[in-house]
Amino acid sequence: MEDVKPQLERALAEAIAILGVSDPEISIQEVPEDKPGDYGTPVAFTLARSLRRNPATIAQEITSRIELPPGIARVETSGPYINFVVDVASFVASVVESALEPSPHDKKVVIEHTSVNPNKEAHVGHLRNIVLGDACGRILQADGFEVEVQNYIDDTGRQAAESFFAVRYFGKDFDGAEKYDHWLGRLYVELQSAKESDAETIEQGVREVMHQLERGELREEVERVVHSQLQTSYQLGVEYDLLVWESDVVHSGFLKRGLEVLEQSPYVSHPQDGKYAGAMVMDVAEFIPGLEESTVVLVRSDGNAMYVAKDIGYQFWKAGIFEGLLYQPFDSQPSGKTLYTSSPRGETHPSGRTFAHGEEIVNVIDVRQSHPQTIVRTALALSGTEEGTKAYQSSQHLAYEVVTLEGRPMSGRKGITLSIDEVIEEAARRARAVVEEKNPGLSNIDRVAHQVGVGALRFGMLKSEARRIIDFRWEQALSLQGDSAPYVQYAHARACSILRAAQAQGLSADDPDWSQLGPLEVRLAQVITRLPGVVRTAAQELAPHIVAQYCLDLATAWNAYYNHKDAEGRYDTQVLKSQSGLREARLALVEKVKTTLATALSLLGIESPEEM
RNA sequence: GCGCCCGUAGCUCAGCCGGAUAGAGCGUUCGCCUCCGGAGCGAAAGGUCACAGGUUCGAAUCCUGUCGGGCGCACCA
Repeated sequence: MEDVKPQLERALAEAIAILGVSDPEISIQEVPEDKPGDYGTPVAFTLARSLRRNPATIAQEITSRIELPPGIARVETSGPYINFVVDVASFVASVVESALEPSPHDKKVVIEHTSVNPNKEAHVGHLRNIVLGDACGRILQADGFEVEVQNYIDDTGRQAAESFFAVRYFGKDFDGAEKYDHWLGRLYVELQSAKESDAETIEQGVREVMHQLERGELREEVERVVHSQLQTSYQLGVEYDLLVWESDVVHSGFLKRGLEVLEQSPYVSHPQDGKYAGAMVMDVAEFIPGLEESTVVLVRSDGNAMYVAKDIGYQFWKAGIFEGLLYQPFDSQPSGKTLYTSSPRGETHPSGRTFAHGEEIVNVIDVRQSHPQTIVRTALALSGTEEGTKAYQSSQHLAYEVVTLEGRPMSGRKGITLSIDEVIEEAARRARAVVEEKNPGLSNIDRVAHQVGVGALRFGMLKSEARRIIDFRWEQALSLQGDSAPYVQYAHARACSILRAAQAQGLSADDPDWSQLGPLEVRLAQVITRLPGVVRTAAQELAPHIVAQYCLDLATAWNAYYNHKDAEGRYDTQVLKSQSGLREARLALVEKVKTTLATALSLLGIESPEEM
């Protein structure tokens, strides 16, 4: 049996057609707790206008004419609302037997996230980026897209140069006492204060290092930081398909070719005199109205390209308009999946793989970069070329708000940060303390503590909308109860526990008698069956928080079911104590709850331990 | 100044392509383990959905304006 909602829509549409209205907008919603029925619609309201009749009468009429689809027991009106009552047995059975099958789009999405400057350890601001990007990738995949995750390495930037210069300046050698990225980050911060007394020497030195970086001479050092930073991602359960190095992007000629495309645009020019003499500029006034200064510099008068210009080349490549990068394996990730990297010494199709060529492009970048992001996209559009239009249409910026620390903005420069590594460690430590208390005998306690701690962290970053500022506070971020991952994980573990007990007693979900189920099971099944719609919406809107909220809904519904009592105050949903037939049906439902919780959590990159 | 985002319970947030008495968590108060996991459940208290207009049978949701708050407006990224 297919989903009830589309079936109800169709049946309603047919009944409404008899009344002389074609193609009405019909919304089917779950009926509130204390109202009759399971699914309902306010469609009679909408019809009242065009039919110029009382909505309640219309509802009556539709109700009397409608042909009920299979699985619907009856229909009734509640004033102007039309409510349907599902047939308990067939409804729950169909929900239990349904599978979350993505409708394949046959479409590739290239999603870029993480992109931490390779000069320091990642902090909790980056945590949001990493987790958000990772969750979007998982959700898009679940919705049927082919997903390629890219991590951009800005190896020619000033920040990297400063860190590597700091090593020389202070005459340090890495002794392995701490993580390499942390060590480098500390020197970076120290260099900032050293600038106060020795600005000129430092500036000159940093420039030298920048040139070295551009020539690719410090590749090994940069790779060392990247490897170090990747350990953090792996701890979070995050992996990538490809690292793209800025130096490779430049050396592959993408910058030059991007500029060539833009040259064709009437909005791009080379002023001979005035403020922008000698530069290559673009006028975006027509596309971004209201700007005080609508001239954007693409190439400086000294001949150096702006970031915007480089990014344009990069975006073209992502869309598959340019080719020319070479690739090679970079790391074997925890799952066993090979991580590739762009490289001057690679091949075009390592192991037969093709990178980029995204039909959709998602850039996970914080909201403060919205303006430059808009300019990049606008440039693509006003190039007036087919390629530019394609790249413009296929790319979108997932702008998320920043993470503050106890109400204050983070600053890498000033060293006001909190590293992800530190937070993960503390999260696991706290989780471990609780597990030890609640479940002393647990064998793989460290692993479970990590799953719970990291789960709590990730969930905290994902449960509210991306455009919301998150103020990081330990108590909230690592909360193990309430609106949290551990709450959901606990609900999952509880279901597992029942299934384990059933197995120990030699019980299985075979031969269920669905007809013995009642409204309590229907309510739970209704929540279970929402998942496919949740995934679709979350994918369309790039909004993992929708999935997070769903996890909470399902865990809450399951916990409420589990704890339900009858009028005399006795538990009336105990699976294993139910009579035969009912017991098997409930076992099957619990099994479905378990897998649905685990699936939903996995879309957020959160693991579901069987015991905790 | 211009642009974008936000304003829902004491605090942190869902709900926002219009629909049934506005929902959670934290905190406060009261109940629930002779019962498959109490990291749980039930209940109470707590709301001019910033404000003012408008559209509509119906507005937290859409439109306009106002007031608060955040961010952005470089030959940086």
